[in-house]
Amino acid sequence: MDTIRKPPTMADVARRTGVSPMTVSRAFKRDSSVSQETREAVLRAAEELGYVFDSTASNLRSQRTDFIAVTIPSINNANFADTVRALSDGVSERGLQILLGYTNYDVAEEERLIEQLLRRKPEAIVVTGGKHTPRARKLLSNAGIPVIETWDLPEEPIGHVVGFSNALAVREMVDHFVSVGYRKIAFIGGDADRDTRGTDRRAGFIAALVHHGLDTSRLIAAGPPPISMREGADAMRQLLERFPDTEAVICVSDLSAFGALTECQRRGIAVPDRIAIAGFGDYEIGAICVPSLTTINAFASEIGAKTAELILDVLNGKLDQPGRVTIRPDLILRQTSR
Amino acid sequence: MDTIRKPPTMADVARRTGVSPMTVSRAFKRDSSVSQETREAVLRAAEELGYVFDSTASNLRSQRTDFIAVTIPSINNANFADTVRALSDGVSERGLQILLGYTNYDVAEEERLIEQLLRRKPEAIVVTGGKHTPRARKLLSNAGIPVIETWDLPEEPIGHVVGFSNALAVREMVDHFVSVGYRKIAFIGGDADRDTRGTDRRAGFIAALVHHGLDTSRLIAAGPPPISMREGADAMRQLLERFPDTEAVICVSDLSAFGALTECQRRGIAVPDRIAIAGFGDYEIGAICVPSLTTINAFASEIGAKTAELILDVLNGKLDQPGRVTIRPDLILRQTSR
DNA sequence: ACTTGGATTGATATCGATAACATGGATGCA
DNA sequence: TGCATCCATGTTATCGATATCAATCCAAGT
Repeated sequence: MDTIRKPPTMADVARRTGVSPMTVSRAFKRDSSVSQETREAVLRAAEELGYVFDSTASNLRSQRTDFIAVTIPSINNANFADTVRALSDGVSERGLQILLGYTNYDVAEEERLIEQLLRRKPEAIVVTGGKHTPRARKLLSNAGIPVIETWDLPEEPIGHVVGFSNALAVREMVDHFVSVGYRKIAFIGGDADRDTRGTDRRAGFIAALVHHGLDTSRLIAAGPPPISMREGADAMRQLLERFPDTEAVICVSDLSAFGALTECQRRGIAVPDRIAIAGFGDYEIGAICVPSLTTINAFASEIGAKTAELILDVLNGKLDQPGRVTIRPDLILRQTSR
Repeated sequence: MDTIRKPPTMADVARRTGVSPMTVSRAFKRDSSVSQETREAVLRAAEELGYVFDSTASNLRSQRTDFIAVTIPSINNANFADTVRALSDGVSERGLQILLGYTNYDVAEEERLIEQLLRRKPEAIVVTGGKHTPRARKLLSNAGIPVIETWDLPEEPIGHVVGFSNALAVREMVDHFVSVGYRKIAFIGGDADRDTRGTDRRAGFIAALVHHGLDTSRLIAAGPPPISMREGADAMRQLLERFPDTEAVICVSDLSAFGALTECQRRGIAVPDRIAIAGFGDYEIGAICVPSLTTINAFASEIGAKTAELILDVLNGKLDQPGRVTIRPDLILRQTSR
């Protein structure tokens, strides 16, 4: 009797309960009109049969998947993870599920990923950043679903935006550093053509220095992203060799800033007395390391939460204009700077 | 002329190309038999029409979704992120996509999540850990797809396993600590009933101490998971108050170990001279912090890679027995211990 | 010339839930 | 009592790609 029997369908559940398949379908929905006892009978029969709702059929017929597609540069980044978690929590109460993909900081890869994700017919798509290939832009524009660009303030948004100006945020940090007396200020970041947010931050750094009439040559490129702790340490080593009189350094993220800090510790260089360090992103490590890290809070979770709100509003028809949520990053001054 | 026209289907592409829908379908597959020129014509027409392949229909008819469902406790954990990334990379070459959900270290939440994921009809499901609710076990057993439990060695596996013994790994660390002369050894971890891997690690810790005839009372519970840096620092504070003569402490993860280390630094307690510290998981931070962290490498990426291999083998019919891949964690001895 | 076989393409039915419309019975109100 | 409503449920057709079977054509082998 080891016949491979096909898994039960709604029709099977309907037969067992003595109702129509349509009633079974309704019983599995939240707010549809089925009597309490019918619903319980249906669910009991389903449980007894081991029935598992088949959303592939539901998706096709109802033209809804309850997916929210999301692209992030890296799955290993705590900032983006925070955003995704808040986004996921925000939309899950409406039964929406995150379909996540990572681009590895590569716009060509992003294009492929976006195409893949759109085939799954998500209800909306959230992308990290505002720089895309022309084809990716076209795919997003024509997708017929809400598009939300995050972690950036694109000049020509495709649809909605929940983000902040990376350049401006760093600029404010430079302004602060200058105001407390630092003059020889360096920047540690990745290659120009990969990490677009990192590039924006560097642009803000340079613009600020120019504005203050300071030397803009202290730029250390730490290679292709992700720029993490190891790269930060390596970059600090380079910085100390090439510009030993540097007074302060701003890093593209807290991770690289922490790496830079450890390099100073290994070399017995006093932070912040000999050199000040600032990071970006307010990662957990920055608050707890010794000395604690001056940084910029970009409100990663809030980006996710606001994006979720925006998506729900759009899907509820409460918003027909492109939404624009601007986050205002905060300077967090701690022990690695005066 | 602002009529809302429905998005084009394969039938539209077929009409435009002058072939049958079936041929269009074939043109969109990798290895199906279509002539080169037909395929190009089809793809050109599709591009001109802005056609986007609709996988909801494909999923239903072909009974394949190309999803691999994955549950992890937290999306913000670098270890699990490493596993997921390696898994994703491993299966993506076969066109398989990860459908990710997180359980927040809660088996009831895991049950809900597993049910949600199974409705999407994945080709296989990967779960983190070997402890589940009875209903979750039943759902997984009856799903009719490969089930892979990871990051653990369950006594009664549901299907396949790619993992290691958390207890044994910590036991080896204790053995090492005893061999170099530590006697008063403490453990910092989470609450017993949430983080099952953390609980296993603590069990291994206690078993090892018992084996060596040492005091097992130095246990600090840092609250519900995730146990991160802040919790590690708080726990170290408690430990120093309650057991000031402790010689060494093993933490449930590198993050809590780093937090504990920073607490020592803030208090001017010498590590490792006054107290030794060990972590778990070989996170990036452990290799780069000063002093660097003694830890256990659980090979998170390898778990993902092996899981991917196993899934591909099963889906290719190359494996009909339940697979059992045992990872052997490595002790990594660094500066926070002698 | 005839068979065989591979390559390419087409016709038809189908995957399983549900949108849209229809129906019967109960309830409310004048 | 009569008519409008609402609630619970049923009927039918359908979402869009593709599994399956069938047909055509051309080259190769005998």
